[in-house]
Amino acid sequence: MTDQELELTPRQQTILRLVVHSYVATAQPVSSKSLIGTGMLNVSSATVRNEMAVLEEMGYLTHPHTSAGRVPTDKGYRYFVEHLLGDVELPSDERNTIRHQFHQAKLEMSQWMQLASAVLARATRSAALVTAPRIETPRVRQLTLISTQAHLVLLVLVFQGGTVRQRMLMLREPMDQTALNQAANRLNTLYAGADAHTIQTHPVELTEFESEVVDLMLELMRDDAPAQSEVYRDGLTEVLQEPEFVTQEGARALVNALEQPEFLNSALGARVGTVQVVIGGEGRWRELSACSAVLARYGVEGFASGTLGVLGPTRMPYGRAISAVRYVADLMSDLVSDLYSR
Amino acid sequence: MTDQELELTPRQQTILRLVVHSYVATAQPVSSKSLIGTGMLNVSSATVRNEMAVLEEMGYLTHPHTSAGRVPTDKGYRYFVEHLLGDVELPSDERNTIRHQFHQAKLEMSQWMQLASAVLARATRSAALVTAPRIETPRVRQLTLISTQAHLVLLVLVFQGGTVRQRMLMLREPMDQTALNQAANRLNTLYAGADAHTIQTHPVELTEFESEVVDLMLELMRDDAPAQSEVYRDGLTEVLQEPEFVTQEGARALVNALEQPEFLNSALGARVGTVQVVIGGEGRWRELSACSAVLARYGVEGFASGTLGVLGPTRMPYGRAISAVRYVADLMSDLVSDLYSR
DNA sequence: TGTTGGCACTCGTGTTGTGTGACTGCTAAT
DNA sequence: ATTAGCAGTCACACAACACGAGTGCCAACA
Repeated sequence: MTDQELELTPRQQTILRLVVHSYVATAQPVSSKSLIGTGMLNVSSATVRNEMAVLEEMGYLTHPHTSAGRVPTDKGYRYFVEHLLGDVELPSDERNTIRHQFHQAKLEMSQWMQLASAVLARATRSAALVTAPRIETPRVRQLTLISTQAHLVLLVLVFQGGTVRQRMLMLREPMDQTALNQAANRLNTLYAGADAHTIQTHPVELTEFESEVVDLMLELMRDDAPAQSEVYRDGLTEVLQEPEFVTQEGARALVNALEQPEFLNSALGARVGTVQVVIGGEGRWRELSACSAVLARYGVEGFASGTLGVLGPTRMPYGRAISAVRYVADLMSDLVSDLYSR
Repeated sequence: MTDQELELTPRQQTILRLVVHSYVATAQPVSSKSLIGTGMLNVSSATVRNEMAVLEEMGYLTHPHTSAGRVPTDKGYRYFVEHLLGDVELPSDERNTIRHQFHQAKLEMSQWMQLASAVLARATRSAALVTAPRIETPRVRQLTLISTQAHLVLLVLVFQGGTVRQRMLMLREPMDQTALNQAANRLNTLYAGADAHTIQTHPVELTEFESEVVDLMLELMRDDAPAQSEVYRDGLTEVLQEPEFVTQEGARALVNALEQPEFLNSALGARVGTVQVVIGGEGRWRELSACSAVLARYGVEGFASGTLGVLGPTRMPYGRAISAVRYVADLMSDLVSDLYSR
């Protein structure tokens, strides 16, 4: 790892950085000549060419074809992100704008999620994804049973922290609202503050109806398959304009990744607050080839957390993306902690 | 209108139908020769050419270029849908499969919506959209106030029919749960079964906190901007493969239309149960150029209704699309009526 | 009057050839 | 170690061309 760093001389690092910057900006292969035009290198183009050949040898750059300029490889981007980027932060005026928007919004998770995805998409010109925070071990706060029709009951379950889940329940025999209230009261006193495990390991004498309700409650507490509605997306239109997605395969890959964002799971392993960068679908996420993702978990460690991030071409402005994702994740973490913690 | 019908001789109708069928199937301009190959026409290709020229004259067909076959115009599709399609129905085995899937699903609107979009997308090979049913005049069923933190209150509002809405409320001064219960009880007895108008036109002496809650309730009852989460989508990936969307503009148009589906409003004017066909963005919906939509309102007229439909290229299998949309809309209407009606 | 065979014409598509220019890679001089 | 210079490579743009699918039209025919 450390010897890898030492492999690159300062000049090689400068060249790699310039190539990444230029290619990210223009999507055109970068020639040796154009690099000396930046004034950052006081050597001739021939020297740059030699260095580029070395960098290619080492796997940081490639050639689309013989007479073309250089393009960073995934490994090149990786090195850039790890060693050449430094600690980037969003400009303070942008931070203020974003913070202000969040304070304007209504006190509601879905609003914040939507806002977060919009902000990320605008700030990075990539597609943004935000999943709802999931409570690690949900605890019952309050159960309500509402009769809607003769044989139908609406079950509303509020968790500690304020998440609300609902489900319909079909009755074999009709019950009136007072009977429902009775059952709800009983279950509320029995299970106030309980988690699923507690409920399951403390069997209680229950009527048939009550145990049916408890089954439904447990199901709502498990519920690890987040509904489609719990993922907010934004910026697909914009990122589809990037040149890597004009081809059918490129667009398909992107849309697929966005519709079934399994790669978000790679953020689940990480700590809340740390930003992960997946470049070109390194490792497992093959469907991300030619795409990069910048992800973070947000929320309160051990209590409730969700995932957010951006998805774009490997040719991504990593500095902006990382700082934006970090900032929005921190903001969302604060909101979750304000709302949910006790 | 009727003279328009009479304008087309039976043979011209046959030719138009064959052109539409062939073009829908292959996406290739249809030549006079290929039409006589179907055996549906006992005339020579020259005669077909003459008829095609007439149909083009009348605006039902076009030419991509001189030496190419014919392609239906929007007007041609329109005529096809109105006069040549007849009453189509989904094959009964497919209907059974779909019905079965709906009965398997849990008793929950969001599940049904997701299922409906999935079914529509699979059945039509187009993109499917389903919006949540909106209650026309929501009436309060039950209000619950739950203290989550010192200064934060979760307001859960259940409407008659079983829709649940929630919002956080920030307090100036802390209140404990019993005080909240008191307020909730008072408001529940005051406003049980009331709609927004009744609440607003019957002023009552309220504490500062209570009137703040009422304001929030009214806001939740208005809430005409459906959240992003209330639209279910499916099948984007598949429809993006259609040849009309391989170009960047085509894909962009489709994705735009899908992300901001204002065209769904055109279904709002129609009666529940009738299927609308919008071809090539006729009329207002310019952003739909080269796209067609098949839409229907579902739900219970005058009480609660939503919109569903499919979006695809103008070269769409209208028969399948119309029958699938109609069938799924009827199914969803039944579910809404079972669940929500009283 | 409607239908048909035949033929000229059009025009997109695919192929080939050619020139151009932007790069690189290498070598020899500094 | 650096550099100037030069030969070599290769995508790209452009033009010329042949091919063929398909039409439009006309004259003949039922």
